[in-house]
Amino acid sequence: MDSEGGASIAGQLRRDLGRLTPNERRVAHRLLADYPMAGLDTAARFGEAAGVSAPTVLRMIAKLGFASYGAFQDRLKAELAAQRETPLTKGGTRPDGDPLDAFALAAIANLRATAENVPREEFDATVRLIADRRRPLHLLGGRFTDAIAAYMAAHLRVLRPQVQHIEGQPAAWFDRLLDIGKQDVIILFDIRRYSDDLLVFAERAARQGARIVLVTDQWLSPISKVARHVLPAHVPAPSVWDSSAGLLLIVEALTAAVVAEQGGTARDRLEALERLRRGD
Amino acid sequence: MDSEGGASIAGQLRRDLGRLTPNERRVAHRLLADYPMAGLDTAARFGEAAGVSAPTVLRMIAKLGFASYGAFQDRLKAELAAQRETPLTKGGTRPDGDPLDAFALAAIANLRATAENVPREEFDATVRLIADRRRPLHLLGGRFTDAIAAYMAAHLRVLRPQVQHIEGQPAAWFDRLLDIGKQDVIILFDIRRYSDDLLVFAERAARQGARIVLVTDQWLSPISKVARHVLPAHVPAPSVWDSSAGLLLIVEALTAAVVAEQGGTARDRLEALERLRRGD
DNA sequence: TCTACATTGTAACGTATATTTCAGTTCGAC
DNA sequence: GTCGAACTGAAATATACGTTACAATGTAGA
Repeated sequence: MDSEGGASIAGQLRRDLGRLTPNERRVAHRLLADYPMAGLDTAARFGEAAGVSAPTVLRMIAKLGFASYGAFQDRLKAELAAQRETPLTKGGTRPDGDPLDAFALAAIANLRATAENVPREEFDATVRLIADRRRPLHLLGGRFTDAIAAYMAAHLRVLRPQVQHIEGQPAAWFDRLLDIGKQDVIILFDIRRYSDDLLVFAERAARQGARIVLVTDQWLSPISKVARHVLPAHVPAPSVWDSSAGLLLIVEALTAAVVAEQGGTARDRLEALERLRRGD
Repeated sequence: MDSEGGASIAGQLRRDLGRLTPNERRVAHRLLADYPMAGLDTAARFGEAAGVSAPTVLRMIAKLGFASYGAFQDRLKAELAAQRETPLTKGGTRPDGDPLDAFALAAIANLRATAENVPREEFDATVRLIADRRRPLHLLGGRFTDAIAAYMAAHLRVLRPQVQHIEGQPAAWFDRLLDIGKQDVIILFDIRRYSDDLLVFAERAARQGARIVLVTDQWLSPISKVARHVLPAHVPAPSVWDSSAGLLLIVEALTAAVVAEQGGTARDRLEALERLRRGD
């Protein structure tokens, strides 16, 4: 990682230790001993922990080349964030085995992370919204995720009336806004390389009072700012594209939960549909 | 870790999400999406990132039971420090009964079984077929799986020309047969409650010499009898419907493998597309 | 011992930040 | 529709913090 003084603050610290005054060195040692947490405290408390005054801490930071204590802390946080990034299976160093296995492992990790991070309140609230048959339902997705929206729509149409998958050109979407009001529920799918068109649509729909449910990735589409409910999935995959497995998990779990919520009604509907299909 | 909302702030957040007002919930989502780094910023910047004002952040923090924003940040730092000491290895799951967890576990089992059971020769042969740009490609699925076909088509269209997703009424499918010959590749998706229409279409296409790739379930659609390559996925799920996660895994792994197979060509195409989209 | 310089903490300062107040707005219930 | 309650952000306020100036102390070399 920082075997030689360089990239990280810790490395630079070890390298520049000689240029520091005795008390500044105590600060450096304190930071290295409790890295990087000690540096996230206030300058005064950091100093106290090292047994020196705040100005000594500031002088040490300045010698490292930081313009301010804040800049120093920002850098520490950035290092922390980079380290936390994908603790498992990160950075193209795969002893490249089978692509299917590699993808399966990534997808499994995504499903785990998704199941863990979806807030149950949001999930349950969404189920109730979908199960409420009086509310018209509209589904829509981005360039790739629109297929997931179609998948969900196909299933929900079996469970309840008034399920619309909004298709076609973005310009045509807005025709739908005419009839969208407070009662309507819009389920949107939007992951990385977030769609501007979707955002505009969501904003207008929100202004008209529609309830917006957003299924997005772990970094949250900007649509989250106007969404009533947000369901985040994890999507990283060993590919040029993200994986939609987490989105699919949310969709399938939602539909299963809606069936459970509706109980006998849904099953009656399913059976009726079966009879219709068979033609008797 | 936080199998049940409690110990960590993240868990408490997910549990108390219901008590929060809409904008407070945005704050919570932002924190969960970028946990815990988002909370280490100043309240104002944290709020800005979530699209709300600083007071809303403070109110949310107060509802969590913290006396001040500083106390909240101290707690986050403490969690970070604790996590750093014990790298990973956590296995806590939610008390079962949670539909998302149940579905995730089933889907994970399906992915494992799928990765294990897909014959590598079939997978590799399919990759080569798709990567061959001279061969026109047609994709088609059943009532629910057609969305998976659309998903795959959307990705493949980026990688190569001549990718057709066959849509619309089954009667209209057969128009396509006019121009289908030995060069054409047809990728079909068909799982339980196998589609008669799809079978008929596959048989006619096979008679005209088209190469048929079938993505199906572990029990194999009857189309397997006329298919050149068969890729079986495991689909059982705790729901009235099967899960398509295994199909999605195959699709995503295939597209990733095609990109790898095509090498620089595919990446050039991707970059060219990016430029076109940006308009420069 | 004296002087020049480096080192360090105290205290004062100004700014950035958390916190509170309050008025405008939205939303749901009747 | 009308009313009341809940929600939210702008602005005002208080506080904590980083930062700076300066005096006290220590240190090295004549």
